[in-house]
Amino acid sequence: MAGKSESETTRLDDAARAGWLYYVVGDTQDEIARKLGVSRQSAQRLVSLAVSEQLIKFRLDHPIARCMELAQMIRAQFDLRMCEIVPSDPAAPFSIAGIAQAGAAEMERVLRSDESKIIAFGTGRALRACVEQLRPMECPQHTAVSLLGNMMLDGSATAYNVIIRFAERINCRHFPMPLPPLARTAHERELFQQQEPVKNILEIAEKADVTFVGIGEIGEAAPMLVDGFITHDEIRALTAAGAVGEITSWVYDKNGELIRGLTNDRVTSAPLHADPDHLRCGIAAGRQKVKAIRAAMKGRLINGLITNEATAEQLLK
Amino acid sequence: MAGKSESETTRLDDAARAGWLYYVVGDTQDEIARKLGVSRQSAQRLVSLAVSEQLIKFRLDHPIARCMELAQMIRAQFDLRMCEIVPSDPAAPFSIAGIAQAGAAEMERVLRSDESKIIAFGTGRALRACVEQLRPMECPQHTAVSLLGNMMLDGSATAYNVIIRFAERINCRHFPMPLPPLARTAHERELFQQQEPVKNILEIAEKADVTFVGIGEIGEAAPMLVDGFITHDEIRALTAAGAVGEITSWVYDKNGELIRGLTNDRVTSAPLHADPDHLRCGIAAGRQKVKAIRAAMKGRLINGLITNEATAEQLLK
DNA sequence: TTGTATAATGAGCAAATACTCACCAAATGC
DNA sequence: GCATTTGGTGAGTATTTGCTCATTATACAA
Repeated sequence: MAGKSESETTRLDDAARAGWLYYVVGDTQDEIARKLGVSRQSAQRLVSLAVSEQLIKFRLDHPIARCMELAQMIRAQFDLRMCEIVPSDPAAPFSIAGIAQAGAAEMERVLRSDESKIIAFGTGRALRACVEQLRPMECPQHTAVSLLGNMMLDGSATAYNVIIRFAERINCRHFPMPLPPLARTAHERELFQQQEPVKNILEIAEKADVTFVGIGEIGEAAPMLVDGFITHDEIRALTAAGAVGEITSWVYDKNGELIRGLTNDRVTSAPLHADPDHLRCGIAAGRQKVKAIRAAMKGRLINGLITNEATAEQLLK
Repeated sequence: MAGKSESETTRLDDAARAGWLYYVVGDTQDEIARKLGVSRQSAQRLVSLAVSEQLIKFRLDHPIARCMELAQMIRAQFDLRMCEIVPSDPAAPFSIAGIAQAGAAEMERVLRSDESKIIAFGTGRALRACVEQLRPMECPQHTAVSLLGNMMLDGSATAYNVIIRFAERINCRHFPMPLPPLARTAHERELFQQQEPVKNILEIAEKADVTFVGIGEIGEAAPMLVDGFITHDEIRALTAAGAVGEITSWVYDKNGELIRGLTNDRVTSAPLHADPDHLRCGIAAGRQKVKAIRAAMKGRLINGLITNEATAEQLLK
């Protein structure tokens, strides 16, 4: 096992080297092969490994006119603090490709501050992808806190572990929340929230300087349903009550107002604010999320947005 | 003017889009051409424009990133054929840990050649550690030759027997030098060097395709002193004469020029060259060796270097 | 308008890259 | 200890990319 991990790391080292030579230096794979003393095919494999293992990251650093324009319009219409639009792939206009790089760039902007910041996180696929794109940096001055529990009801950890990965990357103090996002009953929620550590975490979350959240739609493909936190029946009840979206498990209607009762009675996540002084950045894209995103902006549940071109076009309709 | 800048920006926009599709999405240039409605050649031009205009940034996200950067800088500054930097252990930044693996990898790169090569060796702790890391391989096509004697003055063998161990590992013809590295007098050196076998070995060393040497500092902890080849008085005389380092017992000053007289009059080792066509790779690390390494590069006594991150940082200061 | 300079284009080809397959070696499991 | 799986390798080949060159479009001055 030591041997395996040893050979594994040197292989990744070589891949990193190859990736560096290929993309940064601009060598051909033949040259890389010679420099590394391997066959050309192996050099090719190393380069492609560097890409597939994300040892090499690509980032677009150019304001594309159409995207800027859309961002400007959305920022004005929904009175946002920030709005970032990434180009869409014409073949798959609603895919979340590219969002991750933009999200990471925004996070790095915050992290670069020397002042100590409290950064709060929701969860979800998009957010996780952003964190994967972060460049490792030493930021012990900051604190990361989770807005919602990362446990399944059986105590196992959830799939999209955003906060721990984030803290690992930047090496900061972090507070994951050791709860399921939904309690079984309103009463159980009270019990959870009376635990000292949980109270402490919620207090920290309250003071967050910046918040990054994913946005979930409500429907047959809702993340909450897919991840097994709620049932089909509950989705139907929520839909009937006018629910269109969800942020950190708090379900809201088309005006961004929280649904009263139903699953919201059991949500253990930190409360949502509409505090205009701090950035609450939603990160989401997709045709089926348009309503949820628009509602979140209307209700000022978020005051910042990172999405893509195609989603942005829909939001303005 | 406005028109020009207008068309210019849309061209760069397209380039950004193309670069994004190519690197982030992973499309082929044919697909990009279709999506953007241009010819394949134009798509290619847009992608290459995105790279040359730095619209797309590449970043290596791996612990060795810093090492590659340092290697690049050292290679440029000292005009080296190769430079390999291994990560430092933050707990012991100047330890030679890791150097051995890198050195072995470099040696294996040479050994993998099918052509018959003559490989020359100095001696020392770092070099010995490298050889220990070599994986056994059958390389009867190569020849190993020692650049300096491996005898104590009393005829016993020295501690760091690099060449025999090397030859054992790869099973090749080898020529250790049955002499002490320093004769007692200049006259004795002449006598040694007139011996037929010694002459032969020196001739082979002269033709070496690749050379690996350790680098010794001059001072109270100098390897030559510790190993008992020279005295404290001689070290003091050398230091007074400006000596900062030593390669295969040849002592040189801060510009990498050999010290005239003193111990150099009695050195039996093969002469040092500054031949740019063959790799002469120095393998060394440590705070106390920084001056010696830098001088060796300045004087082109070596044109390749394997060291570690912390030492590399110092070399650039 | 016309000539001229500049830049963009597409075709064709050479080079570089990616993929598949058959094979081998080390690790894993029975 | 032996079969099996896994992961890596080189050869061969298909695909993709980059380059050159002749041609065409565009801008601008006379």
